[in-house]
Amino acid sequence: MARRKKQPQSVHRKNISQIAEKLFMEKGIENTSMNDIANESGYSKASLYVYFKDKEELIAVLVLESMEKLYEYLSKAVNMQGDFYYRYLEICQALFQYHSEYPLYSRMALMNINIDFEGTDFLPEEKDTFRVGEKINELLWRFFREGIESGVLKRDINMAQTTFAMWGMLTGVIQLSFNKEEYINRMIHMQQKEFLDRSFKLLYKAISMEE
Amino acid sequence: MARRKKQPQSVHRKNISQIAEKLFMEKGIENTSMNDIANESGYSKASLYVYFKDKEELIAVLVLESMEKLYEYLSKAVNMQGDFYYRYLEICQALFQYHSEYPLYSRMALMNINIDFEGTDFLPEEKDTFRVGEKINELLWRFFREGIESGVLKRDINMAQTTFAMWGMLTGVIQLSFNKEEYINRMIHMQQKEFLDRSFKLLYKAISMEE
Amino acid sequence: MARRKKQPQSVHRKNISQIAEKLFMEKGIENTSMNDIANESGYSKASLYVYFKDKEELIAVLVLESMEKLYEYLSKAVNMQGDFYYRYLEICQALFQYHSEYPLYSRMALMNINIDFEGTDFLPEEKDTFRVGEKINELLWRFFREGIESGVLKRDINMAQTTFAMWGMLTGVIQLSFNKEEYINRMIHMQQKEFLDRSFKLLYKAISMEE
Amino acid sequence: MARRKKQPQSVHRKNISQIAEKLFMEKGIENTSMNDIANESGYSKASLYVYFKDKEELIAVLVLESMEKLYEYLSKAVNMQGDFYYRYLEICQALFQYHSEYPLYSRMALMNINIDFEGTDFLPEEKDTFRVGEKINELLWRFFREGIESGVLKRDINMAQTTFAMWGMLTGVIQLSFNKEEYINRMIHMQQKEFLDRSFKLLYKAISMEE
DNA sequence: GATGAATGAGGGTTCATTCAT
DNA sequence: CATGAATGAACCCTCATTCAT
Repeated sequence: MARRKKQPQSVHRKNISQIAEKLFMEKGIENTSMNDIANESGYSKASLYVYFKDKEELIAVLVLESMEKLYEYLSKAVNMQGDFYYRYLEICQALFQYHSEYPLYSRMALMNINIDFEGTDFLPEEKDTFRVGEKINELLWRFFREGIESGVLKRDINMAQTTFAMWGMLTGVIQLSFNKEEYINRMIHMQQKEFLDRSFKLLYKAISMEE
Repeated sequence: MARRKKQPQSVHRKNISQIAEKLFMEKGIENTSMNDIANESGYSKASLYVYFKDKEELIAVLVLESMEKLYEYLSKAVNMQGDFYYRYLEICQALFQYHSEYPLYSRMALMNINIDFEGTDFLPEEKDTFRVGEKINELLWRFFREGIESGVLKRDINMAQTTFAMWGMLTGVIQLSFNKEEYINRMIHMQQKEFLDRSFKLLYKAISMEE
Repeated sequence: MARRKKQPQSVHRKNISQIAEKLFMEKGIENTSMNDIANESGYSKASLYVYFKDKEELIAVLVLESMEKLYEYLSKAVNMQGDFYYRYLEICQALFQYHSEYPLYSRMALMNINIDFEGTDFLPEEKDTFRVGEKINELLWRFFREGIESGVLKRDINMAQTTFAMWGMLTGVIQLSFNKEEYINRMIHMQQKEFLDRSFKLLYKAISMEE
Repeated sequence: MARRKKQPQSVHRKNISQIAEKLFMEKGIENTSMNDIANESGYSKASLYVYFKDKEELIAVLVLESMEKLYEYLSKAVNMQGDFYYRYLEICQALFQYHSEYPLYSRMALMNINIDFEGTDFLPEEKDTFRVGEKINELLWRFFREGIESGVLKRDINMAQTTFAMWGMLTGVIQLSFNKEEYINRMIHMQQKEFLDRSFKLLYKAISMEE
């Protein structure tokens, strides 16, 4: 009879990181102990350290995963069929989806997008996160260039700067819409979705040719 | 000779909260222990608890202070002499100054801006923070209304929604400019200041009448 | 105009000890801090230490006071008009009253009743407590002697031993009746009072001549 | 050679609880810190919390153990060969032995004997303690019923009430004999043992038929 | 490879007490 | 005399991490 093949490392890492993610979402990263993760995942506390160097690495992996998802979402949006404006809105939606699915890491991921990793004290996952960040950059870059070349966007914009600024602004308004959802309902009399749609449109005016 | 005046409570609170702020900046709030604050400030750990109910209150005080500064900055900007656009840029500068001086609390303060404080379990400082947040809201509201009424801004904008969206976007781009300062230098070949100035201008186009 | 006479020490001690007693009753001795006593009494924390050497002395005073009350109750009972049995029951009632009024100290007082105070490390109050204890002893002693001489009690009892044994037993059953009041209601279907009356009578049979 | 068997949990719990017991005896429960227990037991403070949820559980375990011992002693006494009186004295001895071995918990155990444990916030050990208390109740109940039915005890006694009263009285006199051992020697000229024997006999007269 | 067992280091908080004024 | 101010010492408890097996 064939010996049952032991699960490879990667399966255990996946098992653990999924549980960790669940717990991080529920209770926050700081308030989730390795103990909690061990209990919930069925692995022993010591085993966690077999598969992950430490808690930090576990987090880094989750951040990386979220980053990869973000790339996937954005990539899909950019490559969609449709005119520029349509795809712009799809990109906004992608960002929105990312923030709703990974509220915890959005901040960390975005911070790590472009770390200067000369240093030696970076986890491999952190470097990978950076690389994915770069890919995202390029993606958006290309998108905006296309906008200019096709005459939809103003000619005079500095592409790199605009891309980055848009990124910051979109991220900011989306985050705000999550943090203050209730306030928006009460004071602006809008659902989060409507608020964001209008905000996305507002921002589009800043870059488009149309008056 | 006059008897040496005892330092009033408030002086000690100031001493302590300043040290706390310094440490929070350096190591993060979670990683700064009351022990650290005691050692650094020269007060005994027990004394800390004479002047602050607990760590939470200490933080709340710092957040409140930062909020009050923000209000001060914005108020000054709004009430400046100059045309609408000039004052808009001043507001952006005010936000920038706030973020550079209170990077830690910017997030917390902004989160607490509009908490629904029916609950009874809020520290006085938290309620005050909320109130200052409301005052800031009104301030910006009035500013934008003025812009519309004077014909500088588009007539069709929803004021509340626009105010809020602008707020989120400005905050987002400023935060990004701090988190990725070095990246901006390297990849966009700009100083943070220049990057932000351009971003502020970019955003202005979204709301102004001019083409 | 006459200068207002300062209150003498004893008044302050009384003020403080009364508040302390109240708090001790409400929250237990261990859970009442000197801070609590200061706040509630209107004296400053430091002033507490002007009037009492330390928390221990404050407790000792309360214990002494309770002891003196007990002596008063017992003395009244013993000196009442009525036959021996009647006065026996009065003594039991006195003990009961004491336990209901001073549940906290009953234990401490009773423990200190006969400390061997050769030692030098006793508070004056503790020595006084001892002395009152001795007076109580004599009181009961005399009572039982009277019972024997009047032919109501068995002749063969060792007076000292019986007195002491009675003391322990009465104390025990009374304490039990307080600790397990609810249980007595539920399982024995009696009110505390009835339970104790019957117990007092039961015990009386052990010493009386009657069959 | 056999692999050395790891010590099972229970051994560590035993080690720790024994040290704790020793320290509790010496310095009192409140005055014994987890630190003390750690130092004395050779375990690290953190390890204590591996084996016991918290200090409360440690205490509850000790109380339960003492209760179980008490049940064991009483059970043995009740089931002894011999007439009723003889077994009565054995029961008294059992109580005495219990108090000498577990002076600290006697009070706590006895308090918990009949808690109304509808509540959900009881430790398993506390519930168990309750259950053992119930078993003790039944044991004594049966013993007294036997006494009545065999004509040794008065017919007119209320069994439940008498059992409980006896319990309180015996406990009271035994506790007194420990607290005041020296005083008894000096003033009554008796050893503790003799004092108790006489007291047990005295109490017996209260319930027996004999004149 | 997997883990039960163990822990050092530190967390926030409280308290009885002292002392300069 | 009275006290505001200050604190050392302790408290219970938690956590990420290690290591022998």
